[in-house]
Amino acid sequence: MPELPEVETMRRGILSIVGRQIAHAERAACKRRPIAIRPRIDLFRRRVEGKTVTAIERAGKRVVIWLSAIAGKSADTNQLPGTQAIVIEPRMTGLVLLGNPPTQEHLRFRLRFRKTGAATNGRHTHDANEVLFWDRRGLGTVSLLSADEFAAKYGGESKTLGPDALRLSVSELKNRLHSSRRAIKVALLDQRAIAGIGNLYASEILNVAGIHPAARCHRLGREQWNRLHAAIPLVLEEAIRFEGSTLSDGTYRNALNESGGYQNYHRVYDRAGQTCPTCGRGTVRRIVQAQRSTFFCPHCQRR
DNA sequence: CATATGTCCTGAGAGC
DNA sequence: TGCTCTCAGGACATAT
Repeated sequence: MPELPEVETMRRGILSIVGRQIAHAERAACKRRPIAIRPRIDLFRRRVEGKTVTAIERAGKRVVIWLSAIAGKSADTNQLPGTQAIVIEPRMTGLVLLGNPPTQEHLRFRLRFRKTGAATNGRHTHDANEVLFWDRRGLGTVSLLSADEFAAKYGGESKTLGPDALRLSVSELKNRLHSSRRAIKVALLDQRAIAGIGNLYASEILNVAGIHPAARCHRLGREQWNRLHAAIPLVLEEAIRFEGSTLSDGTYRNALNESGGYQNYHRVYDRAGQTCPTCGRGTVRRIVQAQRSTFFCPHCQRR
C-alpha cells in the first residue's frame, strides 16, 4: 500500500547514501519466488558496481536512486541527475530500508556501499553500508534504467506517469480529469492522470474536499476542482509529516523499520461507522468502487 | 482512444 | 484445534 507519503518517507530515509559508491548489488538469499529484477542480476551488478549515488528522487510511488560514474557529476545530455537510475517499486508490501529488515524471509535485494573513510577524529561514521528491498508479498520490482530509458518511461512526456500530486496546478488537475466519465475516486487512482495517490489517500482527500467519491469527473464544478486541488497537498503533506500510514497489518515501515503515525489521524479510511471528524455529523460509510474500498461521509461529501 | 475487469502475491482473520 | 475461504490493493495485461 505504499503511496506518495510512504514512498516520500522512504526516499528521505535513505538520503544519507548520496555520495556513496556502490560495492555490490545482489538478490537476497530468500527461498520465495524471486521478485522481478531487471536486467538479470549479473548484468545489473556489472552496470552499477563502482558507480556513485548522485541523488534520490521519487517518481510517483517509486523510489529512484540516481547513479553516475563520477560523484556529483550529472549526465551531460539532459537535466537528469545521473546516467543510470535504480527504480524501486514497492507496490503492495515493499519496503526500502537501511538495514534491519522485519524478517530475513522476505528480504529480496541488497545494495552494498563501499566503506567511507572510516574513522574521523577517532569517531566512526554512522553511514549505512547497505540499502535493502524487503517485500512480503513479492509484487514489487527493482529495475536499472539508463537516463534515456527513465525519461521515456517516467519523464515529462511519459504516458505512464502523470504530473506529481504535490506539484500540480489547478488547471493541470482540471484539464487532466474534467472530461472523464469516471467516478472521481477511481480517476484519482489513475497514475497516468496524476502520480502518487492510491486507495487510502484518495478517500482522505475527497473527504477533506467535501466531494462524493462517486461523483463523475465531468460533472464537477469549478468550486469542487478548487477544493480538490487544495485538499491534495493538504492531506499528502500532513501524511508525510507523520511519516505515512502503518495499517493494522503493520507492514509499512520507514527506512529505519519504524512505524508511520498518520493512521491515527485518518478521517475516513477504515473508519466505517464512526462519526466523520470533518463535519462532526455524518457517519462514515464504506462502499466498493472498481473492486477497491472507498470510505466517505454521506453528510458532508456531495456530488 | 477511454474505461472496465482480471491477475499476480501472502498472511490475517472469519467461519465451520 | 485446524482447515478452507475471502480479502487487502500496488501496476499492468487484456477485454470491451
